[in-house]
Amino acid sequence: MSNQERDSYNPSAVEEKWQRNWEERGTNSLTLEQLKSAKDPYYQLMMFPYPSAEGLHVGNIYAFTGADVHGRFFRMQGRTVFEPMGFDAFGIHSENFALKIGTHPMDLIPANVDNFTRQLRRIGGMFDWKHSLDTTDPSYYKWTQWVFLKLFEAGLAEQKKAPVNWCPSCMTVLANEQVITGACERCTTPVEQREIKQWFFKITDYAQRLLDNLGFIDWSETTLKAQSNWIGRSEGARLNFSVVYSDDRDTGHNIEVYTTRPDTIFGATYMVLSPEHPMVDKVTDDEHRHSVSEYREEARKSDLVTRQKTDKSKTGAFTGGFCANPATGEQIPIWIADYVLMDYGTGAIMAVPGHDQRDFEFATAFNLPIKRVVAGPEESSDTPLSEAYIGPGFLVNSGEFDGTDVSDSVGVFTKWAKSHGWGEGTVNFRLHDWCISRQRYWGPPIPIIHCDNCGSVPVPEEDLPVILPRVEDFKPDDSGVSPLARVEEWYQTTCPECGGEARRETDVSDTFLDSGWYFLRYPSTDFEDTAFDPEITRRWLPVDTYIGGNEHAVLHLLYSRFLTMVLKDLGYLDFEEPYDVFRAHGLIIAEGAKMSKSRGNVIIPDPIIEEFGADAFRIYLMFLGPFEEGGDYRTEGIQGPYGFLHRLWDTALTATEGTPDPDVERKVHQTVKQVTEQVQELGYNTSIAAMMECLNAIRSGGRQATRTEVEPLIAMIAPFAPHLAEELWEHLGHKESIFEGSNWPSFDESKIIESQVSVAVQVNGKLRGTISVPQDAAEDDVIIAAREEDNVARYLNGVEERRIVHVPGRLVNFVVG
RNA sequence: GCCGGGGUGGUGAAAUUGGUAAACACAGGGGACUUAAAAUCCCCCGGGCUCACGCCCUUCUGGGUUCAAGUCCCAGCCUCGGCACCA
Repeated sequence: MSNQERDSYNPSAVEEKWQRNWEERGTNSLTLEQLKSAKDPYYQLMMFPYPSAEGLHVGNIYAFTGADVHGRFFRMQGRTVFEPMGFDAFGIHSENFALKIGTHPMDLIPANVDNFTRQLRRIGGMFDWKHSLDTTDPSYYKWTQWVFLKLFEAGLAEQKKAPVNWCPSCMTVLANEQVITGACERCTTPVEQREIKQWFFKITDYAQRLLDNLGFIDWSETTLKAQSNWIGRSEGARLNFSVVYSDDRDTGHNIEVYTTRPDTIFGATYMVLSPEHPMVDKVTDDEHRHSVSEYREEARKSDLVTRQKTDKSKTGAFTGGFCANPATGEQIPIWIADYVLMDYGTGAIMAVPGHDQRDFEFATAFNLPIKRVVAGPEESSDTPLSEAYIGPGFLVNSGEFDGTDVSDSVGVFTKWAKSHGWGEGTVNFRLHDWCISRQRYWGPPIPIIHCDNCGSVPVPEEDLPVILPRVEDFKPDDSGVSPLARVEEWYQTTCPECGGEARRETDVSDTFLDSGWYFLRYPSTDFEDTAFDPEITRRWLPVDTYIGGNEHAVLHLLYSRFLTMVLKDLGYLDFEEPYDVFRAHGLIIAEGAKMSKSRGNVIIPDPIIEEFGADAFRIYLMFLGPFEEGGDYRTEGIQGPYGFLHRLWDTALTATEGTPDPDVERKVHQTVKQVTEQVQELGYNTSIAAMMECLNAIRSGGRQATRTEVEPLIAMIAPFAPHLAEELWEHLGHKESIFEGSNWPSFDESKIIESQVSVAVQVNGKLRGTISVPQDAAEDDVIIAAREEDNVARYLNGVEERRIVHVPGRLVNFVVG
């Protein structure tokens, strides 16, 4: 017999049958009525895919299956589960690919979506295809534009000329989040700086709240940590230094610095401005004007990759200007250097080379004075410094503050600065405003009309969507403006306010805006007149469980939190965190190595599904390792789960109506308990192992199963292997889908208890034997039995027993001496 | 450099949170069935010593706490992620 013929289990036939049944019966779709009235709604969300031309990859299937198992489990527990799926199809990725193969994205994307849909159906996810969405569909991006208008009206969207990250290869602006150590995350080209007018969302207004709420949302620890690092709150002080002439006269100019260590101000021996700092011209004297402008030019040209290299040696230029250290009254020189960044803090620092390593290196390179103001243990005010000292200690060379412990000196200095009017405590964030405009084609046009008389005017809501026109020449160029700016008949329009000639905004918005609110749309896709229906939104949101990759820990997840907060503040939502629970899944590697085309170890799902079926593939993926940690995919490994399904099939088909064996029944109850507890916590690999063990117990010694033994197992495997479970469930005489009604098995605690338990017996902590005793045996009896065990008795013979440790049901340890 | 996750058989991994290390699988070895192969079923499978009952060693390394440590504490090594001249 061949693999397929050894028994009657034929995965592809079973899977096709049930996929058709689900489709015809609408098993996986909620009606509008259900959405409006579901009593116990459960919103199971997974990060929607970008529909690439290559099709679904194993990583997608892994993530979706993990989420699907969770959703199906809750459904079998009686919840009304909504599990939608859609497509994140706008963006530079699609556009670049379309350019590469010479197809228009408006033709490419629908084909990719069709292919993805076919594959997604094939893996047997419980997706509600009646509530699917595609971000490139005007009926969707109409509301993306609406979200933009809401932020615009609230004053949270503004257009400003800003130095932006420009990728010369993709010829577009990148968000800070898309720049990885100075290079474009997509093509790794070094990013340049350009001054372009851009639309920004003021996410920094929400920085504190975005940080605070991390305290109560139930998210993967790693994701929370990544977000809080990204927001990057630091506490410090802004201090004002007055710019002075060399004869100490005040020039009337001030420069504010940001520092987290105001307590080291007595050690500030010079000041550094960022090369882009607006005060550079004012402080530079004639003698240094030439070298300063040369240095600034160099800094401007140098890309962010080289500029942000930490191991680069320090460069800079003296401006010829001075300012007064407000603590000491002494004159200190003002330098410019590219190690000070314009977009953090105030773009200017007081340099304390004695206690900041970067300043130390700079001072060493340019022979600037290094002054110790903190002495560590066993150090004094004049212990020489061979590097910056940042440890604990007390202040020295700091006038009246000498001797202050540095652990509480920051507050002291902040107060002191404030009382003298030259500084105050402040909080600074690393987070920047969200640049949402893209000078590209493949995105929703930003719904703004520029009018010479009225300025930037929002497109009236009734005129939405602003349709992205089909443009054959959509290739970006180096001009820095969108391809739409070449389409005069599109951008020429009239001002909605004055009716005069006006011009449409030709930038499109960032894809992260599309995905920033999509979870709100899914339950309301039946509605054309609103982005999300208030009643349905109240019932279904926030999302109960969201599952996705940690590569979106800061980008998508932070933006969607921000938009949710804004929509709440504007009265459209009554919650401000979109996802109650977020779990990041792990990554799949193949044969011990990261999957890559060059390694040739990329797993192509379709042939595997064809050979073994979606059910076996799903189980194997979930069996590889802990879902939140990922696993190593090995080609032969699928044999285990595949064989398991075959055995389960045979066992179910040959089951009798007899009474269950008590030992087997106990095992079944134990398994139900374990699987019930673990599946909701995403403990899939161990749940599957438990079910395998249970089936082994049922079949041990070649025995035939009874129906009551195998039926719970069929229900428990259903979230993992839904097709096979349906077929066997039907075989057992059930008329309805296993997913209709609450078919998750229950367990009886009293049937779990073993009558006899195995107890380890140790002597001095070493295992010397095991005994079997009644579960509820008295301690004395257990100890007597332990002592009588042959091997144990040998070790106890002739020695003094000092102590006996008894852990009921686990072990007895004789401590002898 | 800073912040997180992790290091357990040939391999993927378990371990009731301090209580019999290696469950469940893959690969490998042996056997049954078969003319034969495949499939299926049964047995073995961390290392060493022993005819055997058993004994010793073993969870990255080294210390410590404890009757008892893969699990807790200290020091170090390796690895994978994130952030990074962020003042």
